[in-house]
Amino acid sequence: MPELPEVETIRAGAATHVLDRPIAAVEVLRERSVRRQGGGAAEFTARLRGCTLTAAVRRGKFLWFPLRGPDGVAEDAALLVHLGMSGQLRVMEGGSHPHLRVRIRFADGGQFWFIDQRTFGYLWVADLVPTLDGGPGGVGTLEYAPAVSDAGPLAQHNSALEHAALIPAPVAHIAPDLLDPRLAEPGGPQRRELVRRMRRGRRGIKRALLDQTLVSGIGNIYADEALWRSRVHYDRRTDVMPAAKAGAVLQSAREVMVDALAAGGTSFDSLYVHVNGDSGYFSRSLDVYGREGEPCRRCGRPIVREVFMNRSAAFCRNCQRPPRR
DNA sequence: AGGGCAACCTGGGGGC
DNA sequence: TGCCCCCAGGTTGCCC
Repeated sequence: MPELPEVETIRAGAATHVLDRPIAAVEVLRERSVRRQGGGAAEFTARLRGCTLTAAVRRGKFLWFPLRGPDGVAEDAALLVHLGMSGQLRVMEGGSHPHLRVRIRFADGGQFWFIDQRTFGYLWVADLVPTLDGGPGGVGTLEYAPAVSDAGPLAQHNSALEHAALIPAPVAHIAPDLLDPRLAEPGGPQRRELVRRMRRGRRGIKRALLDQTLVSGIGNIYADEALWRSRVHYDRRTDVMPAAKAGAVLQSAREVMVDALAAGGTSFDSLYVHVNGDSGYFSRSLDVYGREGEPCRRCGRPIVREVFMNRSAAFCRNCQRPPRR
């Protein structure tokens, strides 16, 4: 289910519930859910046992928890989570679930669950490395910290930046996201550099928005929502688009995600880090996604849906004029 | 180099 | 009721 706002909601919830609780045992109920771990479930469980999670950090749709070892020394590793299409993290006391894939048992008796119906998501104890992505400005190492969100309740805690210079190696190719404080400012230098990179190369705007190496966290829903808000058709080429227009799309993307985050932040309780996918903030107001045939909230024309990049694109043909082919 | 696309999975829902 | 096809919010890796 998750795009950036959902993952950030989960990050914030997890940060208040699973940190500094020693891990007593780990059960991998579906090997595929740790498929990226070289040594499989055996290595995954062995590396977690006795550790504590010291922080909850996010970049785009990736979430990770730096580890402290049984000896109290920080490991150069983190529990990395990607939720894929259907992953959930929940803080539980017990019980079971048909799609429970990994169960982490804390020494205090509590449990931390990874639930994933479609198993596109995964857990991975991955090494932390200095960030090398340079990013806009291209200065290089350490310029970009992982996205310690500016929206979560533990932002201040995290933004001690104890972990900011490190990022899981598998995430190193993922760009910062629009909640990253450096990218949050509409006219800021990082934002302008992002626009420049967006407009490099011949491709449509939606393809650029979904390119996680350009800017991360935007998925199919929020891409469509951002394009509707800024009245841009999904296939408009970025290279011939005015920079201000590309910047406006980015700003819309940030705003729609911030709105969703505001809605999502209110709906989890102490038991569930993530509510059920069909309740709570899932019902946030969307303007185009899933509204095929319903009237555009601006002009009243029906929202249409087309297949693009092997997925659906929802838009208003009147407000978002397609480019001439 | 960069775009296009199948593959990876497990359902749920609609049509017949 | 059963069956079949389409749909689903992501990423990777291979082919061109």
